[in-house]
Amino acid sequence: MAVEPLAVRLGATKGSFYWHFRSRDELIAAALQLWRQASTTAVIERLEAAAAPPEQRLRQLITHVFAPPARTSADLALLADADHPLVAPALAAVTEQRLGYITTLFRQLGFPPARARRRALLAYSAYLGQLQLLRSAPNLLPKPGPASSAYADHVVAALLADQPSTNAAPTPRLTRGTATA
Amino acid sequence: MAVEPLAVRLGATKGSFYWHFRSRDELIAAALQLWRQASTTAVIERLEAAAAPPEQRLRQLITHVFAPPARTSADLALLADADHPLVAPALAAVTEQRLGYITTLFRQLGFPPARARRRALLAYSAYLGQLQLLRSAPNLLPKPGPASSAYADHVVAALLADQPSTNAAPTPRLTRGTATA
DNA sequence: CCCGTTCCATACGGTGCCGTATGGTGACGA
DNA sequence: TCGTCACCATACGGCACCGTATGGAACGGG
Repeated sequence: MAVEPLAVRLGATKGSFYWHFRSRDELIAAALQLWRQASTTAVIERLEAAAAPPEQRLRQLITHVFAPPARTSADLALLADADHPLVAPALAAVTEQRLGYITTLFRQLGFPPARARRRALLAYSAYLGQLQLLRSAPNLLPKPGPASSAYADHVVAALLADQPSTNAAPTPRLTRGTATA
Repeated sequence: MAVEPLAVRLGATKGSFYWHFRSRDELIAAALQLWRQASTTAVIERLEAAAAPPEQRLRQLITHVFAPPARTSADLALLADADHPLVAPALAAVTEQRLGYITTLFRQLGFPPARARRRALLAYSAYLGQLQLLRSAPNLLPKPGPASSAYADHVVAALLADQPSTNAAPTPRLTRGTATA
């Protein structure tokens, strides 16, 4: 975000901007804090306020993300500048916060810590990837409607599945003859 | 990628650069084509050359990505600039190519088209998200070693699971009383 | 009525990058 | 030996942006 274009978009000039903020970085820092509050803390608090069972909370989170109207452009913009010295710590903080929350949800569902963690990681990875697809190839995603709902259903099913065969056959490593198919 | 910094990193100057390339965009276009070839076409061809069953190919793809040594910085850089007029089409092309290939793998595993597509979408989303985490919060990912392998196993299990209850109970929509837990 | 404070605009210097113009150097064949 | 050509450097103009300096306009209180 550059301040000169921002100023003209607001019908103002740099002069006025630099009266409200000492520097561009100060604006960025303020915006980052706002973003963290609105996009993470507030969401978690809202989910916690509703006294729903953890599975339903997870479903809400997932379907909310994988069904159409995604207003998550901020996440995308920040992921794109993940290396910026001001963005990096903020991004790390919300990632940790979100991952932590998802992990506790899975723990409340009865998964032991390590497994809950793995599931949370996969779930959040899927969310991040969905964001990228939304921007770089939206036409490849299911269109809003029944296809989109079916996809969301598939995602929650895959993430919440009991996965009985997890340590039944510990993954044939690279060069082996054939697989279970 | 800027050409002046690039030139100094090569111990050269802009003058010589503009002798080899007509413009900066020409370099970018060439790099994009190279990237697509090396990161997508070549990978698919290599997987197809080995006469392995589709499940094993999928496992190789997944474990290759979700186990440590990921040399995928190019993907990340391009995802970050997904809106660039030259990057966008290239990104869309490889996304379509990769998604298409993963979909055919799931089809070869016996999934009907719509389901294969959904699974491919989830798998590729997970990959993209993994990339983002690798950059923005690598310390939250399982460290290279047994934890990382366990995570990779979990991912392949989740993505390849038979998921018997897919259309058994079609997802309780938002405000319902309780869930199956 | 005048002064200070708030808020905004204009104007300027500085920086990093793009792309071009132009000159220089070495190799190589006529 | 001399041109020619591939290859590279220097130098310049231009642009977009950052940040500062400075000058108002509006307004309220002494």
